[in-house]
Amino acid sequence: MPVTLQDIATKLGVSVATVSRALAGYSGVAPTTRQRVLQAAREMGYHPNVTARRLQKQRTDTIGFIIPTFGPRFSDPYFSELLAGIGNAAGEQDYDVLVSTCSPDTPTEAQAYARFVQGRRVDGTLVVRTREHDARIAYLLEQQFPFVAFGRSRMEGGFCYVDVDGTAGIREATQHLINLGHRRIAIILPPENLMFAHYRRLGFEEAMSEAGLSIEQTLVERGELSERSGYEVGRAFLTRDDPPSAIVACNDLMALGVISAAQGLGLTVGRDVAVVGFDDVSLAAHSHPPLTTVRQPVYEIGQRICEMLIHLLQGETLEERHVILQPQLIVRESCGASASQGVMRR
Amino acid sequence: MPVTLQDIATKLGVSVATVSRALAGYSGVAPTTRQRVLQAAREMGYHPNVTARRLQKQRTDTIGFIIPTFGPRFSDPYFSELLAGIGNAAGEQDYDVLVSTCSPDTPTEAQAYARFVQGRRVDGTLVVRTREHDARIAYLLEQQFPFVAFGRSRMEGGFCYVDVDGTAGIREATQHLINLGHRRIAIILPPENLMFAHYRRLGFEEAMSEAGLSIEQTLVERGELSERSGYEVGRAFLTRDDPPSAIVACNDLMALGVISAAQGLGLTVGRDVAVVGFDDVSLAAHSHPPLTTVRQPVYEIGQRICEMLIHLLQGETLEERHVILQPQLIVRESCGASASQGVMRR
DNA sequence: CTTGACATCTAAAACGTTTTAGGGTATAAT
DNA sequence: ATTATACCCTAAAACGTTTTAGATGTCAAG
Repeated sequence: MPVTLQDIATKLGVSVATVSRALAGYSGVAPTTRQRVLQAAREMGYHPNVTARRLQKQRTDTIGFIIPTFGPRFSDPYFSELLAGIGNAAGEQDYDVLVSTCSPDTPTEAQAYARFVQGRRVDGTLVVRTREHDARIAYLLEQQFPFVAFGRSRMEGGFCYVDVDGTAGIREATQHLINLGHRRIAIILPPENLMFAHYRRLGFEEAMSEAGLSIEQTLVERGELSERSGYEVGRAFLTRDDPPSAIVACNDLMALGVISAAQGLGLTVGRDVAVVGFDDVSLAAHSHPPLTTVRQPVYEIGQRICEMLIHLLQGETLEERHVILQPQLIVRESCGASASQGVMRR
Repeated sequence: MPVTLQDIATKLGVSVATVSRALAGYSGVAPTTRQRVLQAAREMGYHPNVTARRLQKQRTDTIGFIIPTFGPRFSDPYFSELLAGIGNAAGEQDYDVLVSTCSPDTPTEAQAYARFVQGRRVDGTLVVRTREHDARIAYLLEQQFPFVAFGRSRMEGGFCYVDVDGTAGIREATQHLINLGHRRIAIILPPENLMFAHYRRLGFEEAMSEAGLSIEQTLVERGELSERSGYEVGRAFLTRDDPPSAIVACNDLMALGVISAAQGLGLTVGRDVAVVGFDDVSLAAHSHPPLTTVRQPVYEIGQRICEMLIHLLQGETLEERHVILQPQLIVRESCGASASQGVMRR
């Protein structure tokens, strides 16, 4: 049986209230009493029952994080890095993280959020991989439930978010390919409803149009953000009669799939075809050839959204409700000669 | 303000107890009363306050999962898959999952477990990536706190676990390489204190000795389970004067690193050097060449340990307290010609 | 000696639920 | 008419905290 305040109070012959106040560091407790309480608590191995405390304080000091998973089997290094950032930031401030997993845009997902909100299991929640018309955001806004998103959305009703400037990222990556001499450039976009798909497509369009290049619609495809998907779409591109000389994949997993497809066709990536990704997952630096990609500081974003949410929950006003981070192009070998080495053949 | 039992009771002119019992489906409530309560609850949008319920029931219906992370930035597809299995199994039974992240074998980690146990934040916890002498397990056993492990340990005091027969897995992988004609086989082991490092090493030793091959100690190295680590150790092996013709990496991430190192040296994996991994992460099938590996059903293991823990918590006696699963060798191209195509050159 | 101020402590309520023990009130059996 | 038996319901306690409002006692100032 765990030790309770009552146990300490009885042993010391004081009231529960005094014990509570002594431990909480309140004034109005005699120094000697406080010492006695502290010592007894230590000796008896007292640890507060957080459930009781939560009921009284009417808050849980817990935040929610629902991971969108695709299919039952799911593994994306991206989310484990995000989770690490969230978990560590939460731990810093003595918050717990309640995690749930479910596939996006399903009744199950709606239930998962409702569970958090209605059961008052968490004080606030994170929303990641925002969608253009996002039922989660609509629900949370309607319930006036605190949340911070990773990603923007078309939903009206201002909410706090952190996002990476995907437009700038893809624009820069595409410009880099153009500078290397590429003219026929293909792109593999994320699923249409995802908000970041929109921004990344925009970046591609801007870069192409600035360079006076027209976009061939058959070189614009969508993938499911998985290696498999990148493999399939990449292979389709590369087995055309008029294959592109470069492929922009909107995340690293798909880019790695494209590399695999190219190699499967006997092509040398970086020479016969250029590939760039987005994210800079840790695998990107160690693939062969190493992947040119747009680095997105996922770990830091996890920290950031978590900290923002905690600030919100503590009633502080956020200095920045909308944070847009600039991603960074990391040039490696998958897009051929590094810029300094000049233009590619073909 | 959320609706409480009291609100419903007041509105209906009955007692809180009746409302509670009606909603809980107890007998001893008149059918008409029950209907009235159910309807009022629905109309008023009642949702039980789980914190209050937890305090009363003296259980949280929550399980803990502390993810061992290496360094602040961390991403291992392995853990996200495990988490998906755990999360889904927990969701099935209406359990919550409280997740924390910290680096293994540190005071922070001990604190994280203590936080779960002493604050009674969770009813039980999972322990993954067990170590030979595992402070977490010692602590949980001492506190008599319910837990289920993924992995065995040398700790005394029986506890429930699920593990994969790493010895059989690596033995089979090594035998496969031997059958392909390899004689100089190197291995990259996991960090020494991890329990599965022991079993996998054993499998390697058994296969070599059964084939009458001696193990060259300079071809036995340890890695950190990361791509980077696999890259470095792999490169060291392959740049020797007398390089191995095959390398067994004890997880896929390291195997992918080895492949990258080999390719960086201009070698063709599968022809000049054979590589096998362990795990079968989803990337393995889409690397180039696709990775021969030992498949470990991580998602199912996540489900399994979660279900076992929940059974434990519900006071049921487990039919199987110790589960050893047989992994499966998945032959792909990274170890050269598939077995049917005969022996490798070199 | 009274009054007020201060320091220290405590009883009790509150948080929202579940559960225990028992109170009424019919109806059926004696 | 009494007793027994269901049946339906409720008051109150309990879970372990925090917090409010007030009690008690001490001391100094008037």
